[in-house]
Amino acid sequence: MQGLRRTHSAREIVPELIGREVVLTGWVHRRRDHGGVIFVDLRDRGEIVQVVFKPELSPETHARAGDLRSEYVILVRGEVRRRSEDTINPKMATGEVEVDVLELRILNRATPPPFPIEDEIEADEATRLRHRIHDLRRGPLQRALTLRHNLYQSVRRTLTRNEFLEIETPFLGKSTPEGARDFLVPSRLHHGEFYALPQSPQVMKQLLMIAGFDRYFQIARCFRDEDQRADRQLEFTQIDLEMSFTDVEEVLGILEEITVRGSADAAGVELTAPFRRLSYADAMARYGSDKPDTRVLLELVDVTDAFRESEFRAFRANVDAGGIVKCLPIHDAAELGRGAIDRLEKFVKKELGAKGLAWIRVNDDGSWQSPIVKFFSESEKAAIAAATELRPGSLVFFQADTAPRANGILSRLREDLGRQLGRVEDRPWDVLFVVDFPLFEPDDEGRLTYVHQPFVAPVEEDIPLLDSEPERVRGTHYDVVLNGVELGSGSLRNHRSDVQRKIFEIMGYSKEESEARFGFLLNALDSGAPPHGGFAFGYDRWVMLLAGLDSLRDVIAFPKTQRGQDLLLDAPTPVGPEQLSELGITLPPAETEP
RNA sequence: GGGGCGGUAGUUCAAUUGGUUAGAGCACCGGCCUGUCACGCCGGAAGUUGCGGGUUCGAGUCCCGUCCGCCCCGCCA
Repeated sequence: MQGLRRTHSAREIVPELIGREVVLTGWVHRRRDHGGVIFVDLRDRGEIVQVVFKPELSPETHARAGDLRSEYVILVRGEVRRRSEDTINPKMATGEVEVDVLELRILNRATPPPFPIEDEIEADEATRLRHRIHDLRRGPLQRALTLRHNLYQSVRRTLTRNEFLEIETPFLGKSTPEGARDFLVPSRLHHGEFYALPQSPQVMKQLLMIAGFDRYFQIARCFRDEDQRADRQLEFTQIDLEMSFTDVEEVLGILEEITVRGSADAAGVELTAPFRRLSYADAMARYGSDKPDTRVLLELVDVTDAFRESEFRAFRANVDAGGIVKCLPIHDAAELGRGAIDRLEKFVKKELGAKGLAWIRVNDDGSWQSPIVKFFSESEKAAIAAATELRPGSLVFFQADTAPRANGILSRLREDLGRQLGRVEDRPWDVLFVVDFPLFEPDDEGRLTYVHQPFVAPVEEDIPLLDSEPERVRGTHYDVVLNGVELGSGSLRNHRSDVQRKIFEIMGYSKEESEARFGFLLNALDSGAPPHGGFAFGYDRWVMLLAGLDSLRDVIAFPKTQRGQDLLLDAPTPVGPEQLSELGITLPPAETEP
């Protein structure tokens, strides 16, 4: 590029520059060779400007323009000109002007792209991931990553203004048995020992609070070795934040400020603070989910009490076993015919593990149609009718199961059917806090375990209950939910080691186990820990929602497939015996086919 | 770990009940073309039908196994 530097980017080629000489660099987006005049769309950071090669301006340059191919990297020097009226392209941002090229330099040639570099393509995802470079040249990814950048800047501005310090914490940390599966990194200096990549900087940031940093944040990479989904990657980014001498209200205020400003700065999305608050109990009762999209208008109704003495064995046995009976009433549901109901039943049984899908339909004449209602007493019928406000045209789906499963199944039906039937409020954004979570819940074996993570502080007046009725203790935990997606969560943390020890004890850890796993934290708490709290905010999901996308892979530059592979790098890969022996690792002999 | 959908040319797709030489659009290559903007016209090349095995006179098609991509459950905050 000797001697010539670009003077403008494509998006800067505006009518005000007409008559000026400019130097542009970029990629050949498309070439239209008319034998005489040659048009080239020059692309540069997602913006396109037309450059024109005319034989009469420079025969030599024109001749070489004939060699150009898609994705060649070029530099052109030329004059910005107004297009004639009849050749203005209203579909292009720069469509009023073009550049008459005087000089062309081919900076690099390029192999043909595997798919067109356009906004709308049909390439399948594996092809896109294998050719990620080309995919990243496309408008949607250029825009998503630009949004992502703008959001980083907004968050940093907001937090800096609020006197938060950005501090990095280690990637090479300590494995702990809680939560997700760790990614392990073998130690060369200590054979047989492993670092763990952080699932989040949770404990490190608490140590920073104890060290007196008062307000910390980090846009942190986190690693969790679990199966992936459209909205879950092995590595992902969190806005991680912690503050000392604070309370829930202050933390939620910061959370609102970041969310509102970030959404506005990066995507022009207007959210209004303060956010609505919903208790965990209400969320579960009405929506069957702790991350409801409340734009969906359907709500669940609990009818457990109606079946405590029921003759209907399927429901009664479930209630006797501590389960619940809950239902999803849908009024004016004529369009859901018998076929649709059968498909739903198949779906919930097969995909969601439901035992069945009982239902009642109210005919136009007020009579009931249902596979189960013949087992109901008159008082049970009356109770259901009252609780669900049945009327002609109503359809009610039932689940009798454990509370988590009944809620899970009905909540999925609620969202699916709500959308399908258009029972959705007409507003693009739904943001809320879910608060008043319990600190503990029983696990599959009936033992108490933490609901979120083991460092959440109990609500202060519930501390005495830790000894008597731990399952009734409320946590200081809160979630932010945006459009039915859990974006972030936080809490106040235990700053008293006695409370923290008690919580470990309730979770069934012996003193020795607590010391071995978290001795460093307990000691730190004893060294003068201030009251503190904060949150962690799922950055990739936030970008995804603001960009209107439904896969994290579309907001991460180099994402992994569902099986955890990077198709561009071809990672992971085996490593050689020298590397392994240096780490003191011996692999089992390769399993041979029988 | 489980359920579902998919894998044919660089790419997106087609190929009758198992039947001749596996086709088409776009991309690519060559030629023509001075106002296009998904330029146009003419011509051409392009295939381990994901991989391995089986059934069959004959397999893209049927069977078994396996790998890969996506969605979901489990798992995960």
